[in-house]
Parts: sequence; structure tokens; C-alpha cells
Amino acid sequence: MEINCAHCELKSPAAGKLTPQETEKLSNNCLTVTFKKGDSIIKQGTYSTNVVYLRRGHVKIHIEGPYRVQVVRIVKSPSYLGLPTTFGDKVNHYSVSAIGECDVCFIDITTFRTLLTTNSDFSNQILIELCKGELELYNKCVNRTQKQIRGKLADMLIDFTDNIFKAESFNLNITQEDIGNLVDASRESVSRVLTEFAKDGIIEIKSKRITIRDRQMLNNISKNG
Amino acid sequence: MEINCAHCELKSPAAGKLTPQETEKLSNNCLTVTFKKGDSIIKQGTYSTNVVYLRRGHVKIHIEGPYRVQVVRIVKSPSYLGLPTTFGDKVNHYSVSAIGECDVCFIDITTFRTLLTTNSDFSNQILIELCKGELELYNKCVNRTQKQIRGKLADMLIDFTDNIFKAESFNLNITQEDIGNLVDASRESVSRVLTEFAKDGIIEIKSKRITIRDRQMLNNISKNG
DNA sequence: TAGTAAATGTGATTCAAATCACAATAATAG
DNA sequence: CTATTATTGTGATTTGAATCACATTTACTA
Repeated sequence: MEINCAHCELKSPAAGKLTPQETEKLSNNCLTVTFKKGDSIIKQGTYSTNVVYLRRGHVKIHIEGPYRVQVVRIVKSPSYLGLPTTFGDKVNHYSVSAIGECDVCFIDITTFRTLLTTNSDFSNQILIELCKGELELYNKCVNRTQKQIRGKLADMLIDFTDNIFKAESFNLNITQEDIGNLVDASRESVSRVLTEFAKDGIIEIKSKRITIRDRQMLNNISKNG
Repeated sequence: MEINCAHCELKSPAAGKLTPQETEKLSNNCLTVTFKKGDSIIKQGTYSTNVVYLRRGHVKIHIEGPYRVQVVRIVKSPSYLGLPTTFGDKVNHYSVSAIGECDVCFIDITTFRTLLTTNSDFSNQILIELCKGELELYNKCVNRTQKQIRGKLADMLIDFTDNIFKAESFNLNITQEDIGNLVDASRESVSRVLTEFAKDGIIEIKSKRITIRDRQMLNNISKNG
């Protein structure tokens, strides 16, 4: 796909800090690819050869754990993917897969590094994005280990409406098994709690589409268990 | 305490990239303080006003979770503390406390930011350290949620010998309650498993001093249970 | 150094959630 | 459009670990 970064309306905040010349350089060393649902974008254990930027769509980040896959989080565009790997290690520590159709830019790593050294606004913005991601991870981690299933699922639903989809109603493109791996619960438990929520009128489930009906109640469950 | 960064033999890898003039600037805007066991270095919820660098000693990073404290990790010097907060948010997302005597440098945040923009080797090194920290966090998080107690404690002991203390025998300056909050287990369970390990000759416990006796066995437990 | 508080050890009991076992749907490929 | 596979729903059973309840030891502090 031919995309010119200069006219790209889905630029990252960091890329917005670049000068026209730098943007031109980025554009010449960047390749945009469209992925379909389920496609693997980054594969754990392989070498990280490009900086990956999610331009449009949603992906899941997952790690091969000791006993099962762990879905670390769902990420929506715009967002860089795997930056920690790009700079922290040569080998990818986790996999990224599309959960719907999405556009991804692969940026030449040398070009990216050059931009980091020549434009401090750019590098500062990257630093900020990294830090925010890490802080989010801290919170996710704590919630995951301390709350019980109902609370964790409520958290997930809130995160989906507020942050990921920014809508009361959204199409859950992942299976209940994925949800289980995301909130650290078994597939069966997810099913049970989700139907329980539906019975209580907290959510409405129409095949894969979920609608939040009682946000207040969700907040309560998130807080109290 | 008067410390001149130029002659500091406990400099961070990043600070090693600075020019003499820049190091001089750092030195003039840096204050070193010694903390005693249990002292609070960073407090969750307060404003982050300085870049904090752990020059000597060990600290624990902990977060006030929904039901109890979560000890996120034990950090040894040299290491920056709370960098993600410094750049990702104004308010500290977690607390840091000394688990033994330690020296900590408080660096003026404006000076630090200037160094980041003027020296790209420095900022690159900071970026690398941040990324490594995040990758470590990913792994910790997965292990914590998937393994059972024996495995998690084995992991912890291995981490302590290999990375934190770099010795077969070390003085555990934290309580079993802390350990529980670190590996996500109750205080009682930690006690039970630790005494079990001692009975099986895997470790030796002399009050707070732990000695690894059967490393192979620890590896097994870490892997299989 | 005595006296109090903090930390640890250990059994009995309870509980949330995993696992097992299948039935019932939905999705997808040929 | 049918066959096959993937996904979801739900009860019964098991289980790892939390919680409760104390005894015991260790560490501080006055």
C-alpha cells in the first residue's frame, strides 16, 4: 500500500513532531501493510527487525506463558507495537495479532534511530508513550492478580467501552477463551460470569456484540469484587 | 552528602555517556541522600518532582492495590527509580521503600530533561533501560499469574541469587508478608512452602539468611510446579 | 534486660475457581 | 447446503490456596 507519511491523518503524536524533511525520510523508509482478523503481526521469539506502528485497527498482545497463552492487553490504534523489544532486546518477547482488519506501518529501524537522535521532540514523545504504557501495565498487573473474576471482567468491560472502543456497544472480536487468558480465568468461568451479567441486566449479549446497560453496576462490581 | 558525579564510581550507564561539562551540570543539580531500612523514598500519590537514582542498596517497589499492597519488584542499584512516572505522569503511581541502607540521588528534573535533549547517547541509554524494565515486567506479570506458589517462590529465590544479590547465600531483608505480596500468596502459604523447601534440603534458613543448597531442584520446581 | 510488639509456624476449615464432562450453538470450509 | 470444527453453556466434582485460630519465636523499645 502506498502511503505518504506527510499526508497521513493517522500519524503518531511522535511523528507529528517531525520536520517536513524528516517526515519525508520516514515516508521513504516505511511500508504499510493491511492485516486481516487473526493474522500474526509480530511473533514471539523472532528477531525484531522493524519498528511497528499500528495505524488503524485493534490488536492483541500475547505471551507464551509456562502453562498457557497470556493475553497481556488489547491495543487500539494509533500505537507503536513492541517498542520495548525494539530497544530492550533483539528478540521479540511477545506476539501481536490482529483482532480485526488493521493497517500496520513497518518502519526501518535505522531510520527510526536516526530520527531519535536528530529530533529531541520526537524522542521525548516516544519516551512519554513508553512510560505511559509501562504505568498502564503496572496497574493491569495488580488488578489481574488481586481481584476476583467478576471484578476483573467488569474492569475489562469498562476498559473496552471507555478506552478501546469508546462506545457503549461494541463488537467483541475475541473468543471467551481469549478473554479468559486476558483476565486470568478459565473459559468456563468467563462464560458463567458473562451470562450472569446478562441475566442481571448489566450487559446485553447478541452473539459477539456486547452492550453496556448498567454502567453504575459495573463500576460497583469493579470496585467491590 | 557531598558527591561529585565526575568521580562517582557508581554512575549509571546513561550518565557514563555524558561529557565532562554535562557531568558537571548534573553534579550541580543533584543531591545524594542516605536512607535506612524501611524508609520511604517515593510515595505513591505524591507529585514526582525529581528524577530518582538508586546509587547503592536495595529497594522494593510497591503499589497500593484494591485489597492489599502489591510488591511489584525488588530493585538493586544501580537503577533509576520511577522513570516511567517522571515522564508518563506527574503523580507517582507506586511507592519505593529501602529494604536496607541505601544511597539515592535526587536529580533536578529540568536538568535531566535538558541532558536528554542535548545528548542523544544519554537519552538512548535511558530509553534502553526503560525498555528492559518493561520487558522484565511483562515476564514477571505472566509468571505471577500462571504458576503456583511453589513455582513462584522458586522463581523468586532464583532471581535473588542470580540477579539481586548475585550470591548463593543472602540476607533476606523483607518479611514473609512482603514475600507473599511479591509472589501473590498469603503469608501463611509462604511460610509453609519455605519450611517445606528447607525440610527437603533445597534451601537453608538461618533466621533471615537464606542459602541455596540444591539449585537444580529449584530450577525443576520453577519449571514444573 | 524486661516487656511488648512484630514476625513466623502449623493445623483445621472454607471457598473461589479450575477441571471434567457433555450438550448445544455458531462458524466455516468443501 | 451440508459436514466438520470452533465456540459457548452448564452442572458436578476436585483442588490449591486463602482464611481462621492460635502457639511460638524473634525483634524492638523503653
